[in-house]
Amino acid sequence: MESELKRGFLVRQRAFLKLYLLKMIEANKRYGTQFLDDLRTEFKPYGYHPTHSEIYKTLHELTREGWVRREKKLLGEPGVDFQEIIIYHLTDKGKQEYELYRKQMKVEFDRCLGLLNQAMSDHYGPIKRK
Amino acid sequence: MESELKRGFLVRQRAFLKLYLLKMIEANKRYGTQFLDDLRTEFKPYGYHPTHSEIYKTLHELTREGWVRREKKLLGEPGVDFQEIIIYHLTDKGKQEYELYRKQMKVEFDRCLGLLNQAMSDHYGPIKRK
DNA sequence: CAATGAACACTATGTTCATTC
DNA sequence: GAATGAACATAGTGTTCATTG
Repeated sequence: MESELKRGFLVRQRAFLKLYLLKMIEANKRYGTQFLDDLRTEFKPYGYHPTHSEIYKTLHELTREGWVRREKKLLGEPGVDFQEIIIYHLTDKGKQEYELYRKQMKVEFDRCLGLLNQAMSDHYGPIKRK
Repeated sequence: MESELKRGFLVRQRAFLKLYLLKMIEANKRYGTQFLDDLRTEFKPYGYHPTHSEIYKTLHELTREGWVRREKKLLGEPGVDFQEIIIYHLTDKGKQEYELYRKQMKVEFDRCLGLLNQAMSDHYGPIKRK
């Protein structure tokens, strides 16, 4: 489960999304499409529009690794609305792994910010701050 | 030449390197391997170790687009050292394009910093600053 | 038709092999 | 052997198609 943390240039999208999905699942957010909509809304100001397949692939990966458990439900009123959705829950393992992963990602984000700030300084002069 | 600026998640390595290479070429730095060594040294603290093929591919792209001109030279003393190197120079077009590209990349870096800072805030609380 | 998932295609990037003086 | 370049392989991600109730 550490392939996404492998060093290189900047953090991979998959690792970035995994952290957000874990957070949303822990917060009892609901299902895939809702995760997607929430993320698109949040990142719209930054021109980042994740795809549905990236979200699902990440959720499947979390399931395969045993960090989350899936529960099938009906979206609306039973007998009226037959749309099935999948609710995610953190497993005990998932709770532990999330805590660790969150710490690792902090290091990774700091690294990326360092790299970008270095570039800013190299190309646009030292950072001005009052 | 704008494919690397296409919106998405974070800035692509190729675009990042292109900006650095233009800067180094403008500053009369020398040849490919030296660019590579300099960049590896600079980014070592950030765990980023670019590959030689990425550098050359970027240089070839700049050449193809007419932003730079190539000049073959011998590395050491003529008659003694036969190692050939390729020195790069900005063309007139390249000078103009570099200026524009640099501005575009500023916007892109700001966007990436925004995205990462948003994530930092979401996962590790608001940024503390005196 | 919405939600999910799989298949497929393409781009970005890294690793290995080749060449040349 | 160092510098360059090409070929090849893989990873990352997006687009399209399929399924299900």
